[in-house]
Amino acid sequence: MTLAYSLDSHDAAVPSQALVEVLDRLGSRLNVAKDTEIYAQEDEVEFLYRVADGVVRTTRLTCDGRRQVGDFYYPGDLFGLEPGPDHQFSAEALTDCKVLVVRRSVVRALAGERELDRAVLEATRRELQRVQDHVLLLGRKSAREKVAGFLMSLAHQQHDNNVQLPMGRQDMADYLGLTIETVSRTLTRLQGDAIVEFPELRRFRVTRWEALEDLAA
Amino acid sequence: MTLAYSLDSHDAAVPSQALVEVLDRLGSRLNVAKDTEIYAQEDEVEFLYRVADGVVRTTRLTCDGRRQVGDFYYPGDLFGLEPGPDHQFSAEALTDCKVLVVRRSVVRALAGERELDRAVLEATRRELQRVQDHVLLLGRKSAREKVAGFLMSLAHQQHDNNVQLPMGRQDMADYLGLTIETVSRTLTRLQGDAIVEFPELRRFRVTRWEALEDLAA
DNA sequence: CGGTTAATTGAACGCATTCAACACGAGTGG
DNA sequence: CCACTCGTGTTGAATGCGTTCAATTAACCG
Repeated sequence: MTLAYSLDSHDAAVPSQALVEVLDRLGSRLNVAKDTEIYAQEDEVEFLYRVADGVVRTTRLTCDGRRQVGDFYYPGDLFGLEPGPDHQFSAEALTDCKVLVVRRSVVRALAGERELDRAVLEATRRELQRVQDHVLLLGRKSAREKVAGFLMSLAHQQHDNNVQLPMGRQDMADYLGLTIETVSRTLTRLQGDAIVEFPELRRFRVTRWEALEDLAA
Repeated sequence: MTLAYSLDSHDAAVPSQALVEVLDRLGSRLNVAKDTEIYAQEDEVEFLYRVADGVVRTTRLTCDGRRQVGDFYYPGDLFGLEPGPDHQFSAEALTDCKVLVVRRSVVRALAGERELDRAVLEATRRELQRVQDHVLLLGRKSAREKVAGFLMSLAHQQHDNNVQLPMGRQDMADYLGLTIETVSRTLTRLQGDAIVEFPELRRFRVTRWEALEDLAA
């Protein structure tokens, strides 16, 4: 198959091979400590990143200090793929991280290789899809549905039914467009309804999948 | 400048030349009557579209009937650029429309032309940007701010200060994640505060830009 | 341990929703 | 020209969901 645009292929959240290779071969390995900024909002867009280990979150701050979390990125995910000349989001390490970084100019220098073109577009399109889902979540869902949907998506990507939450409640809240209190209350209520259980603060198990799916809708 | 990826160029909402050309030369001209569906949610992604005249909206329906408007597309805008194999949104003509359509396979056949590769990526990235802004709007803004922001963006793209609203209140509501009543009330309040005025139902003038900007924040 | 941060819980408030009534305009037919 | 209707927008009153502010508890780490 020799598609120039991957208008037909749609796999999981793993970037396609060509870009991964470039990052692996030409990228720098970066160790980033928890809560350290990787790039800042308003920074010039200069690099491409891939999570090798740990979790990264992107956030956006309004002038009056309200925070919106853009997304969370897990090992294998590309990030920093922003449209503009300047970053709209900042990226921070949620946990201690290993990150692969490559200058965009390097990617550009290799451009024209069909596979690589495809890979950048592919990654961008995947990003678009994630953001579109986020829009639906924010626009038309109740707190209960938002939280349920969030837990669902986590449970899906970790195939184990002993899911760990890498992020704190505040990050969940800022991702879901809620307050930390509402998230907390909603979680306890979901436990009360025996839909999930939290043996630890940052680890949960789904006890009634159907009920959770219904809510996540 | 021989960029393969337009990592550096960032203009307005107009698609870059190569794609426009393909659509103009190889696309079919479609006349679509108001409120007619152009493609449906769940349809296979098969075409690329460009608005020649009129306004198009994309919407998404949850299983239980809640509606989220994805975006509005104006003359010159590309749409139908969705990541998945199936459409997540449906597209409908908001007004009577003229739309240019081209099969993606045609675009694919022409792929490899550097300019065209660039154009598809460019368009996708622009789309991403729009959606990201939408996320911030939905996640962290009050009704007043949402409506103000929406009016602002309309006023910006029509350089006249006699802006026309192509969409009804319900569409605004579903775009902003509000109810029609809240939109209506908010509009009257904005008028009461002498920030905008509505000589007609679907036409407004900004009377106090600073105040509107403050709100849109 | 104490000290600190993160998470939970409670009570009161407020913004947006809900449900219902009303206004307005456009189109139709008497 | 008016009466009628239908769609769309506005307005009102009551409700409720999520927020806010404050206090408490739980987890973490020296």
